Amino acid sequence: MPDEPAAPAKRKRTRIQREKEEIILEAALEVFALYGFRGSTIDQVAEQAGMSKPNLLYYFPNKEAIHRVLIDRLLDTWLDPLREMNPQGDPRSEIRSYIRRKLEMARDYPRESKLFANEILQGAPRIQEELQDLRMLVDEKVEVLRGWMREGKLARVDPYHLIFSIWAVTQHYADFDTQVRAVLGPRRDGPGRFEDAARYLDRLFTEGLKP
Amino acid sequence: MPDEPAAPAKRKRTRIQREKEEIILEAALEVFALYGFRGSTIDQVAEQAGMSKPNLLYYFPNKEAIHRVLIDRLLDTWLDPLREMNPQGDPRSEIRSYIRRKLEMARDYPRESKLFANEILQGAPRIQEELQDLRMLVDEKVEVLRGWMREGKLARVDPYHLIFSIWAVTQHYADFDTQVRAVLGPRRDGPGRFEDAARYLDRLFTEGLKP
DNA sequence: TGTAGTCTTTACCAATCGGTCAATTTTTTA
DNA sequence: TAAAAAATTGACCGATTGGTAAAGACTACA
Repeated sequence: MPDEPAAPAKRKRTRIQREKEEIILEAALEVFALYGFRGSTIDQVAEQAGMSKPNLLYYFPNKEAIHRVLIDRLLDTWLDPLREMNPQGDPRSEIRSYIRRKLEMARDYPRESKLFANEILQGAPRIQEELQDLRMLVDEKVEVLRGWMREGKLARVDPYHLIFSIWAVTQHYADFDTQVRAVLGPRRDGPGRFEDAARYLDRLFTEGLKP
Repeated sequence: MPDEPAAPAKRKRTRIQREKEEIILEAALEVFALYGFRGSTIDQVAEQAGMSKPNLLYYFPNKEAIHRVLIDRLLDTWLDPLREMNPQGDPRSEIRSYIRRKLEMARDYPRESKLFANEILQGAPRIQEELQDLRMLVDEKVEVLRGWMREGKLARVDPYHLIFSIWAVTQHYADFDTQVRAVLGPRRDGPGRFEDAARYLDRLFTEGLKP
């Protein structure tokens, strides 16, 4: 009796529902990435999605539910590059691949990166739980890094801060994109900046982490 | 005749004006850093400042004026560490000092860092002009770095991305503070994380930038 | 101490916010 | 094709937004 009329979440979804939900999520990603949760309005998302506000609220019960789905999807794929780091591989080559993958994500999914950045900047009020999963994954990979260091295959550095630095330098190109492009200027700016970044970071981490 | 009653900006400021303006700016920094410009409300700032909204608006004409002053002050001091990089000094030691100073700013002025991050994330709509100043300063320092590379005192890497990486790894500890602390966990977290970071980054950049 | 100028507050405004409702239109299905 | 279900809309709600008007309270100084 209670959950029949308003939100078509439990019932089997129709074609239109699937399509419109994707359109809404796509629009919401655009808006939330730019203004954060509090700074964004349902009206903005609705206009971006090309539909009326009540129509949008026919598919999602409220603003937070949209944000929730975006965050969940994001975290699902966001951590894949780290999960893929292979304990059996060559340490510095694994780290190099990790950096490359993270850089590709910054290039291909900048809005997802900004969405995450906005959430963390605001104290991560809606993803406390997910941060615990993240912590467990990092702890696991920190042990891998420590193993490599013990085997003498990697410089003995703080593994946590090693991971932080990789996150920082890669996500920077998505989150601070505006600044990067302003500094590079119209002459130097262009798609090639990601390749330049990859080349530089390769060198920095390969040389910087030699045992 | 026109600017007498509302905003006491042009006249010589009284003691109370100076004091209250500082209280307001301090409160606004707290709020804006957390929610960004659009996500923050005058009421929030007023409550944080311990005064009524109309009282706050007696000192500043509107929300944007407060933000403007904060941004101007911030940028003034934010770039000092880069300005201090001395062309006559030893390259890798100068870079090391630059990283240390930036890390100290992330530790001591995290709200300023977040305020800036919020502004850039949202496409820097209110600081286009200042980004041009930043660009000039970076261009100048890029020439210094290139000189060092030509002298064989520094690895030949892309100087722009070198600077980006330093910004990224240092500001990360202010902007993504929530994530850093969540990952480190209550056991490892503490004031010492900045020293650990400094040690790690020292090593990474010193070794990574050897000619 | 009086008063001019400064400061603060209450009450209020129009616009926008997140969200609901009822009625209508479109699509699916029997 | 007709009825049932799903989708869409305009009108609307109370709360909150940025900001104002005007009157009262406080301060500095003659």
